[in-house]
Parts: sequence; structure tokens; C-alpha cells
Amino acid sequence: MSEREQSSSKPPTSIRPMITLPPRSSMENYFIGESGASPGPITLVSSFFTENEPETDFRSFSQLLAGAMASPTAVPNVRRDFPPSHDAAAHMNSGGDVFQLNRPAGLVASEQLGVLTIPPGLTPAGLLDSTGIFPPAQGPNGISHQKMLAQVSTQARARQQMPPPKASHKMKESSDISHSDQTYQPSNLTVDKPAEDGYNWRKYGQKQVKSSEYPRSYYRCTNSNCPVKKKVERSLEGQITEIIYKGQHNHQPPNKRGASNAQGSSESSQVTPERVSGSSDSDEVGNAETRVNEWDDDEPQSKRRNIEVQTSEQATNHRTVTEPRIIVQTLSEVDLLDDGYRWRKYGQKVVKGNPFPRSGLD
DNA sequence: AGCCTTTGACCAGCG
DNA sequence: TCGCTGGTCAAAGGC
Repeated sequence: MSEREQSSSKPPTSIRPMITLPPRSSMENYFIGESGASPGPITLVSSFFTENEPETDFRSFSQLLAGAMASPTAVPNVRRDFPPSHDAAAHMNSGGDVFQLNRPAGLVASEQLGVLTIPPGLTPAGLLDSTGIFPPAQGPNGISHQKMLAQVSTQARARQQMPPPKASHKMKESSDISHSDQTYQPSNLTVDKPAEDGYNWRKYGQKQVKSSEYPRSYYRCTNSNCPVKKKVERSLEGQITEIIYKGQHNHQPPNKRGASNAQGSSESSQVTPERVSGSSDSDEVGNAETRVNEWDDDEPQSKRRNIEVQTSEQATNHRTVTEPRIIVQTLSEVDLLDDGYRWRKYGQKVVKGNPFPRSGLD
């Protein structure tokens, strides 16, 4: 069953915040840090729920994205003391790998509206870079071959108006991010170049895939050593239906607007020696996947760790078009072997500016 | 000149 | 073994 097909089987109006997390063996690493400060999905998720910027209440995710571009301070707001043992732990079970995150205080008002508000500063890149919160280094207890597997999925869905059809389908995905803003701020329509996720991308392919009714475009980060790729699905109107990030940037964003949050800015420093020297294949330096999807849920619960975040528009506007959904997945190189999933190497190539062959793993 | 997008071909995995 | 599918390659052309 394709993801899209799976999505159709889910209630489109699900608003309950939810995260699904990796198999327990990996999960435990999140909650067991040497310093106890090693954040995990819960921490990341909890960052979504902070009320550090109450004035930013009821932003759409796209607005948050846009806001993130200009707000380098969001990440420090990450709550590190969010108790994983709360309902979250209570919902964990060995069978399902799914637990629901109990909402923190401050989320009440929003959730009464059936929404969760996400603090600004979380861009796709930021989310991706937030894997820095989940250092790719080996887990605690010196488990050399059991590295952290962190997959955090964030879903933001809301109903809003369809944006006017795009004049050009060549809009870059970075502007895709801002594209959803168009539904709120048409005057902000950005069609061209801007890499608003902070990174520069080069399209290397496009294909109509069965699992999607829309063409899927393939991009890779233009940075010489950066293994990050992303897939973008776009509707006929030019509206992004889904973005999937894979990999982890090993550099700072050329456009610091996009990844100026703490995770992003610190990311390069988080390229640990292990990642540098321990991986013969640069693409195995962590793997992160971030998905933005304006449509319905489509992730198999068995494979995705989801945080469903319904933005406020859904409750306040009752519009007719979904808000982008974001799913972040991160996992480290060893988990490529140990995470229980199957990985397929899909290519290797010497890229310009990179003396080492680049490989990709799916 | 360099970078980017486009697009058909090619490849590998899977059933 | 074969067809399907998703992902990547790479030539060509545009900016």
C-alpha cells in the first residue's frame, strides 16, 4: 500500500498530537543520556509546545517557517525538562512503538481549539538540523553499535484556502516552504530562488511516482560535501504537497535565515569526529528525513514516528486546504543496520567539489 | 562560464 | 525471469 493510499484510510480530521517513536531499543537512548541532557524526540517535540513566545500564538506552520527564517532564537527555547515519563512513557508499549505526548501546560488553550501551536524557529532545515539535538554520536553506555535512532515526525495540518495557481512550476522548494504562506499572505508570494530553508538545492530529477498523484522532484544540497537530499511533490497548482528531507547537513546554511536556530547554527559543530572519520560513506553520516505534507497522514505507524501537530488555522479558520505536515526523521549511520529497517544503497558518485564518492541510502 | 532545470534513459529492488 | 516502481544519471538547453 502506498503512503498516499494509507493516508486515505486515516481520518482526515485527526487532531490529536501524536508521536510515534523508534523501537524501544533505540528509544531508550533518548531518555538515557550521559548528562541526562541528551535530548530526544520528546525534547524536540516539547519544543513545539513551549509557550515561550506567547505572542506568536496561532501561527500556521508556514508562518512559523517564515518566522523561523528570521528568528534565530527559537531553539534555545527547547524545553529540556519535559518529563518523558509522563503520559508519553505511559503510552509507550513494546508492541506499538507509539505513544502520545501529553501536552504541556500552555498548550491548553490551543488544544481546546484542537490545535497545537509550534514555536517559531522550526524550519524544515531547522527541524532537520535539530537532529543536532540528537547527536549522531553513539548512545550512552558506550553502545558502539547501537546508535541513536531518532525519528520525530511532526505533522501540521489545517484547513485553509487554496493558493492561486502558480504561474511557474519552477519555483524552488525553498520557496515552496513559503508557498504555503501565500495562503495567508499572498503578497508574500515568493516564486524564485530564495532558499528559505537556508540551503541551496539542485534539482537532479523529477518523476511521476505511483504513490503520488503529483510529480516528485529530487533535489540535493549544492554544498560540496553535503549528502542531504529532498524530495518534493507538487500539485498541479504548484502547491507543495509533500517534502521529504533525507540526510543531515554537514555545513551551515549559506542562507542563515533559514537555519539560524540553535540546532542549525550548531549543526556543523555537531559533525562529530565519529561521523567524520567513522563513516567511510559520507551519506551514512546520519540520516534525517523531514516531510512536509499538506495532505493527509500517510505514514505507516510501524515505520514513522509521528508528531501530529495541527496548527491553529484549522481551528480558527476552518479553511479548506490542509496545512503542511512535517515529519522529521533522524537516524544515525549505525542504525542503518540496526534500526530494523531495510536500507538500499541507491547510488554512488563522485560529486563536484567532493573528492570522495557520494552514496545514497534509502 | 558556471550553475541550474529538464527529461529520457538507466539501474536496482521487489513481488 | 519479468514487469513494475522509485531513484539517479547525464546530456542538453536556459539563465
